Amino acid sequence: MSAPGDITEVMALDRLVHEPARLLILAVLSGAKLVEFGFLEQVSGLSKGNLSSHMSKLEAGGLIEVKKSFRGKRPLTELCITPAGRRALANYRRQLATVMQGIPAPAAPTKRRREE
Amino acid sequence: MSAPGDITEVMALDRLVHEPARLLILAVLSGAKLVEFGFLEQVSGLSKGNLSSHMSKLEAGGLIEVKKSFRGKRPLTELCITPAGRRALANYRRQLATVMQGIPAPAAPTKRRREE
DNA sequence: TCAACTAGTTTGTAATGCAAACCTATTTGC
DNA sequence: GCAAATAGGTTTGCATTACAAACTAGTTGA
Repeated sequence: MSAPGDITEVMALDRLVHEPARLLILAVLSGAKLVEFGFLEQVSGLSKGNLSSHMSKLEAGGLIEVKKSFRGKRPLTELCITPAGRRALANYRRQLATVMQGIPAPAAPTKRRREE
Repeated sequence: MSAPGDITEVMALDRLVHEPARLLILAVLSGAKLVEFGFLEQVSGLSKGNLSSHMSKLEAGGLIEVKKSFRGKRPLTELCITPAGRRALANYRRQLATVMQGIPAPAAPTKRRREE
């Protein structure tokens, strides 16, 4: 289908997953059954608003499920990744591996450290 | 600085490089001294307009250099990656490697394909 | 001459990422 | 008891973006 390390594969990356904020969310979710909104907010450093909107997009895409309930008397939003979400993440990871083969590693990680 | 495979590193990805179209351009450029606009257009599958604007952004960011000349009587635009571009690409690659460690590989790529 | 092609650039637009402002309910200070 | 602060999010507004359609400028073919 594609040559090993075919860099053009990069164009097929799932944009829903490719966005750093959402990739982070998915990665965190993939390591737990259920994650609280507030926890994600802290881990990710995203603002509530930003997190909320990324959450909605992932939910709309079927990659995560959002459960709303109450802890005591306060609202509590929890997220979990769906099977489709896991597949999307695994697939993204695969594509990323392919893409990385298409990006040349620096010839020699020489001792000189570049300043930019 | 960051734990091995720290997934929050994903938030530090260089957006100029992270965009698939531009990553593709950079990857192609990294493997040649000089690449023609038309060649990139075909390899990437990008429209001329899209390619042109990504090219401008990469140039504005100092990651590539654009040389305009003539071949016979027709205009010819050629691109080449700059040292800064190479560094940015190498750095991106490094970060990507870190990020990938934070994305769990599917436990076992079992033979059964599930649908939900 | 004029249509069609080459080689790109500019323009228009829909979608995106982001945070400020907002909303609703609870808790705390006095 | 009630104003202010806090918790837990959502909605709105905005600046940026990716993308292709339309355009520009020159060239070749008939």
